[in-house]
Amino acid sequence: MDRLSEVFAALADPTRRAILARLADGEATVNQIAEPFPISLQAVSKHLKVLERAGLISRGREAQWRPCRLDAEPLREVADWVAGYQRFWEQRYDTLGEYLRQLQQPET
Amino acid sequence: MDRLSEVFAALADPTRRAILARLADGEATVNQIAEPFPISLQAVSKHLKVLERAGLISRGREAQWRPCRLDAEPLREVADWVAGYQRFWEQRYDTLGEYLRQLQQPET
DNA sequence: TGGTTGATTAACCTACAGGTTGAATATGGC
DNA sequence: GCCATATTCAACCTGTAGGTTAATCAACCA
Repeated sequence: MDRLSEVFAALADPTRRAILARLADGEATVNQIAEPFPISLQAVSKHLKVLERAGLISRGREAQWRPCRLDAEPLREVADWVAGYQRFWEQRYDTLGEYLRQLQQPET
Repeated sequence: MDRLSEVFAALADPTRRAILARLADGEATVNQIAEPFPISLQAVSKHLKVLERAGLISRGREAQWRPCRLDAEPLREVADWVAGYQRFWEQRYDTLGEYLRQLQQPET
């Protein structure tokens, strides 16, 4: 799977996005990360592996703890990708098509 | 599935992102969209359904054609979401943590 | 050395994603 | 009315995602 697809797939899960939000406040161990979620520690561990493979987090090794930290570089790639479509949601440009469409709409 | 997850999942496929790129150049019919891909027309039809459910495209009805057009609003939501992490890949801010980390590193 | 805590691995289950082929559903042309 | 074209629907297959429980690995503590 290509890199961007892997990143998007990693982000396509609310639990994983919540983990990233948690890590935005600073490093955390697996137990700390898992605490607010109603799923097993093992399931969280799997989510972390997905995030790690996507390059979104990296993990240290401190005694028996594995502190996780956010790695935002892939998010920059997402931002770059989506920026290529920015003109489609910013209405400031006027195309002929837009003009004609407005003509067709009687003042609603 | 929540909206943002659905959008990310839709984007987590290179074929679907290529379809969006195609539609950025203007409307297209299903056959026109499917033409460059080595998969069946039905598979493309499924991809279009995924994109439509995510709100990324909308479809008209013109005789027996179903012209697809890009609908970028969900991409704006993606941009908004990822913007919340912008500070993590832009090095311009200096947090205390950054400062301490720099102190710990002898000039490498 | 043996128990406790933190985290991963393994085996398993269910659901769904993405592809296929074949049939069905519009719509326009003759 | 009939045929061709455009598209979707239905049934099926295979792989993988996300969850579970049980077992294992690693590091500290007493």
